[in-house]
Amino acid sequence: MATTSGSKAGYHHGDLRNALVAAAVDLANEGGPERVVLREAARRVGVSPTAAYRHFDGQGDLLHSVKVRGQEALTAFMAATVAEVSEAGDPGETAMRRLNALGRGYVRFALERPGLFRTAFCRTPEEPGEAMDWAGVTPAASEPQYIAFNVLTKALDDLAATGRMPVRNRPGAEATAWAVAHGLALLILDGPLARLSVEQRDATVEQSLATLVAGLTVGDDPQERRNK
Amino acid sequence: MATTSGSKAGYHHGDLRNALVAAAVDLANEGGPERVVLREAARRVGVSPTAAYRHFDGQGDLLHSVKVRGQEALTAFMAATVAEVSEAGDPGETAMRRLNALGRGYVRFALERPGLFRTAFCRTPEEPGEAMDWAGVTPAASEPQYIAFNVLTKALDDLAATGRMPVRNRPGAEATAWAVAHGLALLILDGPLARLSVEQRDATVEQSLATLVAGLTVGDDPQERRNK
DNA sequence: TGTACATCAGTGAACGCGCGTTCACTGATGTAC
DNA sequence: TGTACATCAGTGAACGCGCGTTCACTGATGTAC
Repeated sequence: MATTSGSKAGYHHGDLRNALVAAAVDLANEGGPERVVLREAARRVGVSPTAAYRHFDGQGDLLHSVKVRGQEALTAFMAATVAEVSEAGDPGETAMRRLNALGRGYVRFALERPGLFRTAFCRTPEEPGEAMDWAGVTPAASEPQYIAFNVLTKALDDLAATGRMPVRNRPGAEATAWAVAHGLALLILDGPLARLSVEQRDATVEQSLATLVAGLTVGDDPQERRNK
Repeated sequence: MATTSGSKAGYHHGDLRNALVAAAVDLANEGGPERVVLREAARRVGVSPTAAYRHFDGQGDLLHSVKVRGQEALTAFMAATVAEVSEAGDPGETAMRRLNALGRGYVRFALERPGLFRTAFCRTPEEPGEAMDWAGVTPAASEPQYIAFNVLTKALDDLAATGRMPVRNRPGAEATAWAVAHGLALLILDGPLARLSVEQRDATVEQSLATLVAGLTVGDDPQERRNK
């Protein structure tokens, strides 16, 4: 296990596993999950297909690795997007902006890397749902969506803490926010929103996210907010 | 073209095209778009693969037919769901209930017929997006989602007409509503919501739809409503 | 009413393809002594 | 420091599979006369 990454020998690759995953991620980017083909990944790395079986159980295992990478990439992208949000004077305002930025980042990732995005949410038979529980249970840190989940949770918590969102709206808010972003992304990618112009598309995203935030913060009581 | 459907001869099938589509729809129901295999459809109908080429350009054409059928089935399901909604005293209340019912119907269809639902929204290379334009352009009646679109539009129009939804929220509201339902369906099917218990799942759907309606009707002015 | 014939809707064998996976193998690596 | 040897990480050929599609064909249908 002392094989350091980066060293390239002739016969022994040195970091074949990572190289294969990287090639497979490229494939996913090019054509989604169905393009993640073990033989092609090996071909690109310049290695026989058999070699891949030293590092993966098979094609399904490789695909799963790509899926995890995709989820991590989405997560990182969202984290970066939300980090760019400037602090507003009002913490409640900041929380709203953050939530908005998360949604925009989600959709933007999907549009910029559609193949990888689809792969991140592709069906893989083995795992009938490696998911998180909304009912107050924190997901394990090993979950790929861990960071994204935490950032989202934080933004919603802030929204509640500042009084912008009534506490009764808090539970399950993650699901709603996620659903809006996910739905937008897929409708634009493969659905009835595919033909919108860029302007219409952006406006639609903005408007949907605004409606989401409005729905979550409805019942917002300025009086109560002042008391926080 | 005088071949009436239903008549079954030995050599000449009589209604092979429909039979093949029906078999292919079954396949989609069983395993989604990637299970829609021309040879298997022919096998199930009891016909040689070659025969299919009398009625379809090829596998892609068959898949497209299944996709259209899936969209029609979803549409019909939603229409049926919304038709069950009892008239409330207040027309605004009725409109809200209808909108809710549409969302619930959408998700329920996806959960009951996941394979067909996925096929209805699967990528097919030939058509880079046979979509509808939200910017006031009515989709052609030939569009498969025609009815669903109209029912949704109607519910939203009613919501605006009764003063429940501020007029400024009206444009693009279809996209938001569709995105929430679509996102919920797919997150439950393939995403982080897959592991929820049935109770949690139903509660999540209800809550998300409630948030949607709240977001759309925010700024609702009872005074103005009374004037309508 | 009967017959010739064009047309239609199917058959069956075969093709090439690329896939995932397995087999027996071999070259490189590193450790024990 | 040198050597024997187990182990590791790759090779290359081959397998079976099911797919979409094409080919030359043939049986059934219906229409013209």
